[in-house]
Amino acid sequence: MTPHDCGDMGGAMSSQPSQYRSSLLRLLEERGYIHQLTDGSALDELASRQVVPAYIGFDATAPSLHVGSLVQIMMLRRLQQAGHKPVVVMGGGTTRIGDPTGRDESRKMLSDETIAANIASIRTIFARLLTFGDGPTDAVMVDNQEWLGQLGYIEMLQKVGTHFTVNRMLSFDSVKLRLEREQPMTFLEFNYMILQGYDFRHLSHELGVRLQMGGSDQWGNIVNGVELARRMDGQEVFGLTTPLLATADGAKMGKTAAGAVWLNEAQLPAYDFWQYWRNCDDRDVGRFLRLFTDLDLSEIARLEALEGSEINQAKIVLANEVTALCRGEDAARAAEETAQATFAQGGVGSDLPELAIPPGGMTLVDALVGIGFAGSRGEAKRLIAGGGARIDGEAISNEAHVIGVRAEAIRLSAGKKKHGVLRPA
RNA sequence: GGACAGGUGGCCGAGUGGUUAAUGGCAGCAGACUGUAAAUCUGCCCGCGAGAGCGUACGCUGGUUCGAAUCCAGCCCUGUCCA
Repeated sequence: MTPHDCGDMGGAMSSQPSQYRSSLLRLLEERGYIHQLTDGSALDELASRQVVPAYIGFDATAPSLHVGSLVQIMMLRRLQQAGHKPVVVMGGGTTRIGDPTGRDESRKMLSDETIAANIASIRTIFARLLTFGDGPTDAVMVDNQEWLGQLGYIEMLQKVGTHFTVNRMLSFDSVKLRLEREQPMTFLEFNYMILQGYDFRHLSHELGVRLQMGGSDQWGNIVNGVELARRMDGQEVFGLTTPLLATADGAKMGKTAAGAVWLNEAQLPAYDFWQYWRNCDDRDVGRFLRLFTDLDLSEIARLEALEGSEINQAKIVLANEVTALCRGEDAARAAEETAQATFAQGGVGSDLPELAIPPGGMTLVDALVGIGFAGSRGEAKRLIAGGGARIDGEAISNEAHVIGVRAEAIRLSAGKKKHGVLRPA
Protein backbone atom coordinates (compact mmCIF):
# COMPACT_ATOMS: atom_id res chain seq x y z
CA MET A 1 0.00 0.00 0.00
CA THR A 2 1.51 3.25 1.03
CA PRO A 3 4.99 3.10 -0.38
CA HIS A 4 7.04 4.68 2.28
CA ASP A 5 9.89 6.83 1.26
CA CYS A 6 13.43 5.99 2.09
CA GLY A 7 13.40 8.21 5.11
CA ASP A 8 14.90 11.26 3.50
CA MET A 9 12.84 14.07 4.88
CA GLY A 10 15.28 16.75 3.95
CA GLY A 11 15.28 19.00 0.97
CA ALA A 12 15.80 16.08 -1.37
CA MET A 13 17.37 18.43 -3.84
CA SER A 14 18.23 16.33 -6.80
CA SER A 15 21.51 17.24 -8.34
CA GLN A 16 20.69 15.74 -11.69
CA PRO A 17 18.63 17.74 -14.18
CA SER A 18 14.90 17.45 -13.84
CA GLN A 19 13.28 14.49 -15.49
CA TYR A 20 10.20 16.60 -16.15
CA ARG A 21 9.31 18.73 -19.13
CA SER A 22 6.31 20.60 -17.80
CA SER A 23 6.95 23.82 -15.94
CA LEU A 24 4.56 22.63 -13.24
CA LEU A 25 6.44 19.53 -12.22
CA ARG A 26 9.81 21.18 -12.67
CA LEU A 27 8.76 23.99 -10.37
CA LEU A 28 7.33 21.66 -7.76
CA GLU A 29 10.32 19.40 -7.90
CA GLU A 30 13.00 22.05 -7.64
CA ARG A 31 11.31 23.65 -4.66
CA GLY A 32 10.90 20.41 -2.79
CA TYR A 33 7.17 19.76 -2.90
CA ILE A 34 7.13 16.29 -4.38
CA HIS A 35 7.19 13.19 -2.25
CA GLN A 36 5.08 10.70 -4.15
CA LEU A 37 3.40 10.84 -7.52
CA THR A 38 1.02 8.33 -9.02
CA ASP A 39 2.15 8.53 -12.63
CA GLY A 40 4.76 11.20 -13.09
CA SER A 41 5.36 10.96 -16.78
CA ALA A 42 1.68 10.92 -17.73
CA LEU A 43 1.00 13.92 -15.53
CA ASP A 44 4.04 15.66 -16.93
CA GLU A 45 2.69 15.06 -20.39
CA LEU A 46 -0.75 16.38 -19.46
CA ALA A 47 0.59 19.45 -17.72
CA SER A 48 2.73 20.46 -20.64
CA ARG A 49 -0.26 20.18 -22.95
CA GLN A 50 -3.18 21.77 -21.10
CA VAL A 51 -4.27 23.68 -18.06
CA VAL A 52 -4.58 21.17 -15.25
CA PRO A 53 -7.19 21.90 -12.65
CA ALA A 54 -5.89 20.47 -9.38
CA TYR A 55 -7.29 20.40 -5.90
CA ILE A 56 -6.32 20.06 -2.30
CA GLY A 57 -8.81 19.44 0.46
CA PHE A 58 -8.76 21.33 3.72
CA ASP A 59 -10.47 20.63 6.98
CA ALA A 60 -12.85 23.11 8.53
CA THR A 61 -12.33 22.14 12.15
CA ALA A 62 -10.90 25.48 13.26
CA PRO A 63 -11.34 29.10 12.22
CA SER A 64 -7.84 29.15 10.81
CA LEU A 65 -5.43 26.76 9.17
CA HIS A 66 -1.99 26.58 10.66
CA VAL A 67 1.53 26.34 9.38
CA GLY A 68 1.13 22.63 8.81
CA SER A 69 -1.22 23.42 5.92
CA LEU A 70 0.95 26.13 4.46
CA VAL A 71 2.89 23.71 2.27
CA GLN A 72 -0.35 22.71 0.59
CA ILE A 73 -1.51 26.28 0.21
CA MET A 74 1.82 27.29 -1.26
CA MET A 75 1.64 24.34 -3.60
CA LEU A 76 -1.62 25.70 -4.97
CA ARG A 77 0.11 29.02 -5.41
CA ARG A 78 2.90 27.35 -7.38
CA LEU A 79 0.32 25.58 -9.45
CA GLN A 80 -1.21 28.88 -10.38
CA GLN A 81 2.20 30.40 -11.03
CA ALA A 82 2.85 27.58 -13.46
CA GLY A 83 -0.32 28.43 -15.35
CA HIS A 84 -2.76 25.91 -13.94
CA LYS A 85 -6.00 26.12 -12.03
CA PRO A 86 -6.15 25.70 -8.25
CA VAL A 87 -9.31 24.29 -6.74
CA VAL A 88 -9.60 24.71 -3.01
CA VAL A 89 -11.92 22.14 -1.50
CA MET A 90 -13.22 22.96 1.92
CA GLY A 91 -14.23 19.89 3.85
CA GLY A 92 -17.56 21.17 5.04
CA GLY A 93 -18.99 17.71 4.48
CA THR A 94 -16.07 15.54 5.50
CA THR A 95 -15.45 17.62 8.60
CA ARG A 96 -18.76 16.22 9.75
CA ILE A 97 -17.15 12.80 9.58
CA GLY A 98 -13.64 13.45 10.82
CA ASP A 99 -10.48 12.22 9.17
CA PRO A 100 -9.12 9.28 11.16
CA THR A 101 -5.69 9.58 9.56
CA GLY A 102 -3.03 9.85 12.17
CA ARG A 103 -5.48 10.06 14.99
CA ASP A 104 -6.13 7.74 17.85
CA GLU A 105 -9.35 9.30 18.82
CA SER A 106 -12.47 10.28 17.09
CA ARG A 107 -13.00 13.89 16.51
CA LYS A 108 -15.66 15.92 18.19
CA MET A 109 -18.64 16.78 16.07
CA LEU A 110 -19.00 20.39 15.04
CA SER A 111 -22.24 22.21 14.45
CA ASP A 112 -23.19 23.45 11.00
CA GLU A 113 -22.85 27.06 12.09
CA THR A 114 -19.36 26.50 13.42
CA ILE A 115 -18.27 24.80 10.24
CA ALA A 116 -19.71 27.59 8.10
CA ALA A 117 -17.98 30.21 10.21
CA ASN A 118 -14.69 28.33 10.04
CA ILE A 119 -14.85 28.12 6.28
CA ALA A 120 -15.51 31.83 5.97
CA SER A 121 -12.55 32.58 8.19
CA ILE A 122 -10.20 30.19 6.43
CA ARG A 123 -11.14 31.68 3.08
CA THR A 124 -9.24 34.86 3.93
CA ILE A 125 -5.84 33.24 3.83
CA PHE A 126 -6.46 31.77 0.40
CA ALA A 127 -7.53 35.16 -0.85
CA ARG A 128 -4.05 36.43 -0.03
CA LEU A 129 -2.11 33.69 -1.74
CA LEU A 130 -4.23 32.81 -4.75
CA THR A 131 -5.99 34.78 -7.44
CA PHE A 132 -9.66 33.92 -7.48
CA GLY A 133 -12.02 34.54 -10.36
CA ASP A 134 -13.73 33.07 -13.39
CA GLY A 135 -10.78 32.86 -15.74
CA PRO A 136 -9.29 29.55 -16.89
CA THR A 137 -6.45 29.63 -14.39
CA ASP A 138 -8.24 31.51 -11.65
CA ALA A 139 -8.65 29.74 -8.35
CA VAL A 140 -12.03 28.57 -7.15
CA MET A 141 -13.18 27.40 -3.77
CA VAL A 142 -15.84 24.76 -3.25
CA ASP A 143 -17.29 23.04 -0.22
CA ASN A 144 -17.69 19.30 -0.44
CA GLN A 145 -20.85 19.54 1.60
CA GLU A 146 -22.38 20.79 -1.66
CA TRP A 147 -22.24 17.33 -3.17
CA LEU A 148 -21.74 15.04 -0.20
CA GLY A 149 -24.79 16.54 1.47
CA GLN A 150 -26.89 15.55 -1.53
CA LEU A 151 -25.84 11.98 -1.52
CA GLY A 152 -28.42 9.55 -0.23
CA TYR A 153 -27.18 6.56 1.70
CA ILE A 154 -28.49 3.92 -0.67
CA GLU A 155 -27.28 5.86 -3.67
CA MET A 156 -23.92 6.26 -2.06
CA LEU A 157 -23.64 2.54 -1.35
CA GLN A 158 -24.62 1.66 -4.88
CA LYS A 159 -22.55 4.19 -6.74
CA VAL A 160 -19.49 4.30 -4.61
CA GLY A 161 -19.62 1.46 -2.12
CA THR A 162 -19.40 -1.23 -4.78
CA HIS A 163 -15.98 0.00 -5.76
CA PHE A 164 -14.45 -0.49 -2.36
CA THR A 165 -13.65 -3.78 -0.77
CA VAL A 166 -13.49 -3.99 2.97
CA ASN A 167 -10.36 -6.10 2.59
CA ARG A 168 -8.59 -3.17 1.01
CA MET A 169 -10.02 -0.61 3.35
CA LEU A 170 -8.77 -2.59 6.31
CA SER A 171 -5.29 -2.55 4.94
CA PHE A 172 -5.01 1.22 4.95
CA ASP A 173 -2.64 2.72 7.44
CA SER A 174 -5.25 4.96 8.95
CA VAL A 175 -7.38 1.94 9.79
CA LYS A 176 -4.62 -0.49 10.57
CA LEU A 177 -3.09 1.83 13.09
CA ARG A 178 -6.26 2.08 15.10
CA LEU A 179 -6.82 -1.64 15.03
CA GLU A 180 -3.28 -2.41 16.06
CA ARG A 181 -3.45 -0.03 18.96
CA GLU A 182 -6.83 -1.40 19.91
CA GLN A 183 -8.36 2.01 19.65
CA PRO A 184 -11.94 2.42 18.55
CA MET A 185 -12.75 3.43 15.01
CA THR A 186 -16.38 4.12 14.31
CA PHE A 187 -18.15 3.19 11.12
CA LEU A 188 -18.55 6.90 10.56
CA GLU A 189 -14.83 7.42 10.40
CA PHE A 190 -14.33 4.25 8.44
CA ASN A 191 -16.35 5.90 5.70
CA TYR A 192 -14.13 8.93 5.52
CA MET A 193 -11.88 7.47 2.88
CA ILE A 194 -14.83 6.62 0.71
CA LEU A 195 -16.15 10.15 0.87
CA GLN A 196 -12.79 11.64 0.18
CA GLY A 197 -12.36 9.33 -2.75
CA TYR A 198 -15.74 10.40 -3.97
CA ASP A 199 -14.70 14.05 -3.76
CA PHE A 200 -11.98 13.46 -6.28
CA ARG A 201 -14.24 11.55 -8.61
CA HIS A 202 -16.93 14.22 -8.34
CA LEU A 203 -14.49 17.03 -9.06
CA SER A 204 -13.02 15.11 -11.96
CA HIS A 205 -16.44 14.42 -13.38
CA GLU A 206 -17.99 17.86 -12.82
CA LEU A 207 -15.09 20.28 -13.02
CA GLY A 208 -12.48 18.42 -15.01
CA VAL A 209 -10.08 18.27 -12.10
CA ARG A 210 -7.17 15.99 -12.98
CA LEU A 211 -4.89 16.13 -9.98
CA GLN A 212 -5.23 15.91 -6.25
CA MET A 213 -2.42 16.98 -4.02
CA GLY A 214 -1.96 16.67 -0.29
CA GLY A 215 0.33 15.81 2.58
CA SER A 216 2.04 12.46 2.56
CA ASP A 217 -0.44 11.16 5.11
CA GLN A 218 -3.15 11.64 2.52
CA TRP A 219 -1.62 9.23 0.04
CA GLY A 220 -4.07 6.47 0.81
CA ASN A 221 -7.06 8.74 0.51
CA ILE A 222 -5.79 10.20 -2.73
CA VAL A 223 -5.11 6.85 -4.31
CA ASN A 224 -8.65 5.81 -3.47
CA GLY A 225 -9.94 8.76 -5.43
CA VAL A 226 -7.69 7.96 -8.37
CA GLU A 227 -9.04 4.44 -8.52
CA LEU A 228 -12.62 5.49 -8.02
CA ALA A 229 -12.48 7.93 -10.94
CA ARG A 230 -11.06 5.22 -13.11
CA ARG A 231 -13.64 2.64 -12.10
CA MET A 232 -16.66 4.88 -12.30
CA ASP A 233 -15.74 6.98 -15.32
CA GLY A 234 -12.72 5.40 -16.89
CA GLN A 235 -10.99 8.71 -16.31
CA GLU A 236 -7.31 8.87 -15.49
CA VAL A 237 -6.50 11.30 -12.72
CA PHE A 238 -3.34 11.87 -10.74
CA GLY A 239 -2.19 12.14 -7.16
CA LEU A 240 0.77 13.94 -5.68
CA THR A 241 1.88 14.21 -2.09
CA THR A 242 4.30 16.52 -0.33
CA PRO A 243 6.96 15.33 2.08
CA LEU A 244 5.81 15.18 5.66
CA LEU A 245 6.82 18.49 7.02
CA ALA A 246 8.65 17.90 10.21
CA THR A 247 11.12 20.42 11.53
CA ALA A 248 14.73 19.36 11.59
CA ASP A 249 14.51 18.28 15.20
CA GLY A 250 11.68 15.95 14.34
CA ALA A 251 8.75 17.85 15.72
CA LYS A 252 5.60 18.04 13.71
CA MET A 253 5.46 21.42 12.14
CA GLY A 254 3.15 24.13 13.31
CA LYS A 255 3.05 23.47 17.00
CA THR A 256 4.86 25.60 19.53
CA ALA A 257 4.65 26.45 23.16
CA ALA A 258 1.69 28.69 22.75
CA GLY A 259 -0.09 26.16 20.56
CA ALA A 260 -0.50 25.98 16.83
CA VAL A 261 1.05 28.56 14.56
CA TRP A 262 -2.10 29.92 12.99
CA LEU A 263 -2.15 31.61 9.65
CA ASN A 264 -4.91 34.07 10.53
CA GLU A 265 -4.18 37.25 12.41
CA ALA A 266 -7.14 36.72 14.71
CA GLN A 267 -5.62 33.49 16.01
CA LEU A 268 -2.00 34.64 16.14
CA PRO A 269 -0.59 38.18 15.99
CA ALA A 270 1.76 38.92 13.10
CA TYR A 271 4.62 39.61 15.47
CA ASP A 272 4.43 36.06 16.88
CA PHE A 273 4.02 34.64 13.42
CA TRP A 274 7.16 36.44 12.32
CA GLN A 275 9.02 35.18 15.39
CA TYR A 276 8.10 31.60 14.56
CA TRP A 277 10.06 31.82 11.33
CA ARG A 278 12.83 33.88 12.80
CA ASN A 279 13.39 31.12 15.36
CA CYS A 280 13.44 28.18 13.01
CA ASP A 281 16.19 25.61 13.10
CA ASP A 282 19.31 26.39 11.05
CA ARG A 283 18.86 23.21 9.10
CA ASP A 284 15.36 24.16 7.98
CA VAL A 285 16.16 27.55 6.50
CA GLY A 286 16.85 26.55 2.92
CA ARG A 287 14.00 24.13 2.71
CA PHE A 288 11.57 26.64 4.18
CA LEU A 289 12.73 29.40 1.85
CA ARG A 290 12.06 27.16 -1.13
CA LEU A 291 8.69 26.03 0.09
CA PHE A 292 7.30 29.15 1.66
CA THR A 293 8.70 32.11 -0.24
CA ASP A 294 8.72 33.23 -3.86
CA LEU A 295 12.42 34.10 -3.80
CA ASP A 296 14.60 32.98 -6.69
CA LEU A 297 16.38 29.72 -6.17
CA SER A 298 19.72 31.40 -6.75
CA GLU A 299 19.00 33.88 -3.97
CA ILE A 300 17.91 31.07 -1.72
CA ALA A 301 21.08 29.15 -2.47
CA ARG A 302 23.08 32.19 -1.41
CA LEU A 303 21.11 32.62 1.81
CA GLU A 304 21.22 29.03 2.87
CA ALA A 305 24.96 28.91 2.37
CA LEU A 306 25.47 31.44 5.16
CA GLU A 307 27.35 29.96 8.08
CA GLY A 308 27.33 30.42 11.82
CA SER A 309 25.46 33.42 13.10
CA GLU A 310 25.25 34.75 9.54
CA ILE A 311 22.40 32.35 8.95
CA ASN A 312 20.31 34.66 11.07
CA GLN A 313 20.19 37.02 8.10
CA ALA A 314 18.53 34.26 6.12
CA LYS A 315 16.06 33.65 8.91
CA ILE A 316 15.08 37.29 8.91
CA VAL A 317 14.52 37.17 5.17
CA LEU A 318 12.45 34.04 5.64
CA ALA A 319 10.36 35.63 8.37
CA ASN A 320 9.82 38.77 6.30
CA GLU A 321 8.85 36.93 3.16
CA VAL A 322 6.46 34.48 4.75
CA THR A 323 4.84 37.10 6.93
CA ALA A 324 4.43 39.39 3.92
CA LEU A 325 2.73 36.61 1.99
CA CYS A 326 0.39 35.55 4.77
CA ARG A 327 -0.18 38.80 6.59
CA GLY A 328 0.80 41.53 4.17
CA GLU A 329 3.85 43.72 3.66
CA ASP A 330 2.96 46.16 6.40
CA ALA A 331 2.60 43.47 9.01
CA ALA A 332 5.95 41.99 8.04
CA ARG A 333 7.70 45.35 8.23
CA ALA A 334 6.17 46.16 11.61
CA ALA A 335 7.17 42.77 12.97
CA GLU A 336 10.73 43.15 11.77
CA GLU A 337 11.05 46.64 13.18
CA THR A 338 9.68 45.48 16.49
CA ALA A 339 12.14 42.61 16.58
CA GLN A 340 14.99 44.94 15.72
CA ALA A 341 14.04 47.42 18.44
CA THR A 342 13.40 44.70 21.00
CA PHE A 343 16.23 42.28 20.47
CA ALA A 344 19.00 44.30 18.88
CA GLN A 345 18.50 47.50 20.84
CA GLY A 346 16.99 46.12 24.01
CA GLY A 347 14.12 48.55 23.74
CA VAL A 348 10.49 48.03 22.95
CA GLY A 349 8.80 47.80 19.60
CA SER A 350 5.33 48.83 18.59
CA ASP A 351 4.13 45.31 17.91
CA LEU A 352 4.76 43.94 21.38
CA PRO A 353 1.84 43.03 23.59
CA GLU A 354 0.94 45.79 26.01
CA LEU A 355 -0.62 46.03 29.41
CA ALA A 356 -1.83 49.12 31.25
CA ILE A 357 -0.64 49.64 34.81
CA PRO A 358 -3.27 51.08 37.14
CA PRO A 359 -2.33 54.26 39.04
CA GLY A 360 -1.44 52.33 42.17
CA GLY A 361 1.03 50.12 40.35
CA MET A 362 0.73 46.35 40.16
CA THR A 363 2.57 43.26 41.24
CA LEU A 364 4.98 41.56 38.90
CA VAL A 365 2.91 38.40 39.20
CA ASP A 366 -0.24 40.16 38.08
CA ALA A 367 1.60 41.81 35.22
CA LEU A 368 2.97 38.50 33.93
CA VAL A 369 -0.45 36.91 34.08
CA GLY A 370 -2.20 39.97 32.71
CA ILE A 371 -0.02 40.21 29.64
CA GLY A 372 -0.32 36.50 28.97
CA PHE A 373 3.21 35.32 29.75
CA ALA A 374 1.96 33.07 32.53
CA GLY A 375 -1.20 31.02 32.58
CA SER A 376 -1.77 31.29 36.29
CA ARG A 377 -0.40 33.12 39.27
CA GLY A 378 1.44 29.99 40.33
CA GLU A 379 3.11 29.76 36.96
CA ALA A 380 4.16 33.39 37.18
CA LYS A 381 5.71 32.76 40.58
CA ARG A 382 7.63 29.79 39.28
CA LEU A 383 8.87 31.89 36.41
CA ILE A 384 10.13 34.50 38.85
CA ALA A 385 11.69 31.88 41.09
CA GLY A 386 13.45 30.40 38.08
CA GLY A 387 15.00 33.73 37.20
CA GLY A 388 13.06 34.14 33.98
CA ALA A 389 11.15 37.31 34.78
CA ARG A 390 12.77 40.57 33.81
CA ILE A 391 11.88 44.23 34.06
CA ASP A 392 13.81 46.45 31.69
CA GLY A 393 16.19 43.59 31.14
CA GLU A 394 16.94 43.02 34.80
CA ALA A 395 15.99 39.70 36.38
CA ILE A 396 13.65 40.07 39.34
CA SER A 397 13.71 37.26 41.85
CA ASN A 398 11.35 38.74 44.40
CA GLU A 399 7.92 37.20 44.04
CA ALA A 400 6.23 40.13 45.73
CA HIS A 401 7.84 42.76 43.54
CA VAL A 402 5.54 45.67 42.80
CA ILE A 403 5.86 47.60 39.58
CA GLY A 404 5.35 51.29 40.09
CA VAL A 405 3.89 53.66 37.55
CA ARG A 406 6.35 55.49 35.40
CA ALA A 407 5.84 57.88 32.54
CA GLU A 408 7.96 55.93 30.09
CA ALA A 409 7.24 52.41 28.86
CA ILE A 410 8.43 49.58 31.02
CA ARG A 411 9.80 46.51 29.30
CA LEU A 412 8.55 43.26 30.77
CA SER A 413 10.15 40.01 29.68
CA ALA A 414 9.58 36.33 30.34
CA GLY A 415 12.66 34.49 29.27
CA LYS A 416 14.79 35.76 26.43
CA LYS A 417 12.16 35.74 23.76
CA LYS A 418 8.90 36.91 25.19
CA HIS A 419 8.74 40.65 25.64
CA GLY A 420 5.96 43.06 26.38
CA VAL A 421 5.35 46.65 27.31
CA LEU A 422 3.78 48.16 30.42
CA ARG A 423 2.35 51.64 30.21
CA PRO A 424 0.48 53.80 32.69
CA ALA A 425 -3.27 53.39 32.34
C1' G B 1 -26.37 -10.95 24.85
C1' G B 2 -21.88 -13.73 27.44
C1' A B 3 -16.60 -14.20 29.15
C1' C B 4 -12.21 -11.61 29.95
C1' A B 5 -9.15 -7.08 30.09
C1' G B 6 -9.24 -1.96 30.73
C1' G B 7 -10.75 3.69 31.67
C1' U B 8 -4.85 7.77 36.00
C1' G B 9 -2.49 14.69 35.18
C1' G B 10 -1.36 17.72 27.49
C1' C B 11 0.23 12.50 25.71
C1' C B 12 2.39 7.63 27.05
C1' G B 13 2.54 4.93 31.48
C1' A B 14 3.47 3.23 37.03
C1' G B 15 0.72 2.84 41.29
C1' U B 16 -3.90 -2.00 43.89
C1' G B 17 -6.02 0.86 51.60
C1' G B 18 -2.46 5.59 54.62
C1' U B 19 4.33 8.68 54.32
C1' U B 20 0.33 9.59 46.85
C1' A B 21 -0.84 16.05 44.17
C1' A B 22 0.11 10.69 42.68
C1' U B 23 7.23 6.94 40.09
C1' G B 24 9.06 7.33 35.18
C1' G B 25 9.22 8.95 29.92
C1' C B 26 7.67 12.53 26.12
C1' A B 27 6.02 17.39 25.21
C1' G B 28 6.35 22.30 27.51
C1' C B 29 8.56 26.56 30.51
C1' A B 30 12.89 28.88 32.77
C1' G B 31 18.40 29.21 33.86
C1' A B 32 23.60 28.29 32.08
C1' C B 33 26.27 28.02 27.23
C1' U B 34 25.19 30.48 22.32
C1' G B 35 23.59 33.32 17.32
C1' U B 36 16.25 35.16 19.25
C1' A B 37 19.56 28.18 16.15
C1' A B 38 20.86 23.04 17.54
C1' A B 39 23.05 19.85 21.14
C1' U B 40 24.20 19.52 26.38
C1' C B 41 23.68 20.36 31.69
C1' U B 42 20.35 22.36 35.81
C1' G B 43 15.62 23.77 37.86
C1' C B 44 10.29 23.89 37.23
C1' C B 45 5.85 21.61 35.46
C1' C B 46 -3.12 21.29 38.91
C1' G B 47 -5.33 25.90 41.17
C1' C B 48 -5.47 29.58 45.32
C1' G B 49 -2.25 31.43 49.27
C1' A B 50 3.65 35.46 51.49
C1' G B 51 3.40 31.03 54.43
C1' A B 52 1.56 27.07 57.61
C1' G B 53 -2.10 25.54 54.60
C1' C B 54 -6.60 25.11 51.69
C1' G B 55 -9.29 23.52 47.32
C1' U B 56 -9.88 20.36 43.48
C1' A B 57 -8.08 15.67 40.69
C1' C B 58 -7.14 9.14 39.09
C1' G B 59 -14.68 7.30 33.83
C1' C B 60 -19.77 8.47 36.70
C1' U B 61 -22.87 7.66 41.16
C1' G B 62 -23.28 5.70 45.76
C1' G B 63 -21.13 2.55 49.75
C1' U B 64 -17.32 0.26 53.29
C1' U B 65 -13.35 2.54 56.31
C1' C B 66 -10.37 6.84 61.15
C1' G B 67 -8.48 7.01 56.00
C1' A B 68 -9.78 5.05 48.97
C1' A B 69 -6.83 6.29 42.56
C1' U B 70 -6.50 1.73 45.37
C1' C B 71 -11.95 -2.42 48.47
C1' C B 72 -17.63 -3.16 47.30
C1' A B 73 -22.24 -2.16 44.24
C1' G B 74 -24.65 -0.04 40.17
C1' C B 75 -24.07 2.66 35.74
C1' C B 76 -21.38 4.70 31.32
C1' C B 77 -17.43 3.97 27.83
C1' U B 78 -13.37 1.04 25.18
C1' G B 79 -10.81 -3.38 23.54
C1' U B 80 -10.30 -8.84 22.81
C1' C B 81 -12.73 -13.39 22.24
C1' C B 82 -17.50 -15.99 21.93
C1' A B 83 -22.78 -15.88 20.24
